[in-house]
Amino acid sequence: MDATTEALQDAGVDPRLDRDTSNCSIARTLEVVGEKWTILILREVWYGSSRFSEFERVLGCPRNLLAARLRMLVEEGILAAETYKEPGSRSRPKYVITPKGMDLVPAVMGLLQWGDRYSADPEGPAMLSRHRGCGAHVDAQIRCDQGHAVQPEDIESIPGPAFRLRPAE
Amino acid sequence: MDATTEALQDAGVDPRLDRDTSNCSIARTLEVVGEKWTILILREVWYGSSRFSEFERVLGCPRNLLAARLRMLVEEGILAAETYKEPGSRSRPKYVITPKGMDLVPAVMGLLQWGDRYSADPEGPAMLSRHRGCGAHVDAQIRCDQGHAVQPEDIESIPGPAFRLRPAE
DNA sequence: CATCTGAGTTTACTTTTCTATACCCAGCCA
DNA sequence: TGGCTGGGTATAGAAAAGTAAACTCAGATG
Repeated sequence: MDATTEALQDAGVDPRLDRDTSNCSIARTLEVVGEKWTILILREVWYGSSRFSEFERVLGCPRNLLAARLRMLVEEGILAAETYKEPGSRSRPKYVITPKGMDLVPAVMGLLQWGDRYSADPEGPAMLSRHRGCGAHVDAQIRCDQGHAVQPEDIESIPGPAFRLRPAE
Repeated sequence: MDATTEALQDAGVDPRLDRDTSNCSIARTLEVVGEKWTILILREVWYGSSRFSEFERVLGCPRNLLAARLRMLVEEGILAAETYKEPGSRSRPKYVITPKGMDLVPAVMGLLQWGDRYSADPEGPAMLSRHRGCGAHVDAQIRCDQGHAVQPEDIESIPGPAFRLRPAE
């Protein structure tokens, strides 16, 4: 143990327990997609919906929340608002996913897969995901930059460049 | 288009918009881990906390909510309650992660990684994840059973064995 | 026997989030 | 001109979450 760590411990400060947890990528992601309906809206976008009325019909979620979530997702750059025009109707907005939104796919695949394993119906999942092209089943997995498949228990978490202690009260 | 699909469409029923979305693995997973604090508690378990007082100190979350979430996580089999004994103190409960809880790691790695990419501090993330053993950085990625790395846009979602339409009102 | 500690429970109050329903508005159409 | 449709707002009430402090309980210590 180095001198700094020792001095901290003498002061009752423990890096693990007294770190600044607001400065955490998980917490920040949850601030964006952690509200009710948000991830379910994204799921519907992946499954092919793009219009306000489609989201409302398939999700059955309150209209004001739907409007608020869509507005937030556009502000965050996860969805982009474009316009569409049905013949005989005026132009209306539709919502399409951006690359930033696509980058949420691994996280949502992880949630999907856990539900498939632990709470699917006896006959199996309601939806299947396969690789367009080879047709094989896809899933989220953890790999290291050396290309090894990594078991969850073999992940080591260490303080990174922006590690901070919580400001003392 | 087959005759059944055609008949459904004539009745104004669209499998994509009128499917039973409560029968969805993503929604079911969110019912378990979608409440505030739940994923943050699991994060702390991965980072090495196990005691009530540790969670309270590092999360700063209300004690009644912490107690409720811990109870729920144990009921769901994501954490298991064991006992520990400090010398000179009586036995007290501690919370350890189960294999079912470990299976949430890919989902949480996905959230972590998205936050690292889009909302980390300029100098980098607060925590780094590396492969114990080779030391290389780890991340969540999508692969198919043929071993191909899969881009999000190459995932095809198709109805599975438990696909159901929403019951008509 | 009184006191301390960790792990809660209970109660009371405030704030935020969610739900339900009603209402509004622009443009197309008869 | 009046109704229809898609995409919203507005508002009111219910539920959940957050805050704060008091209380409990069992066993170890003085």
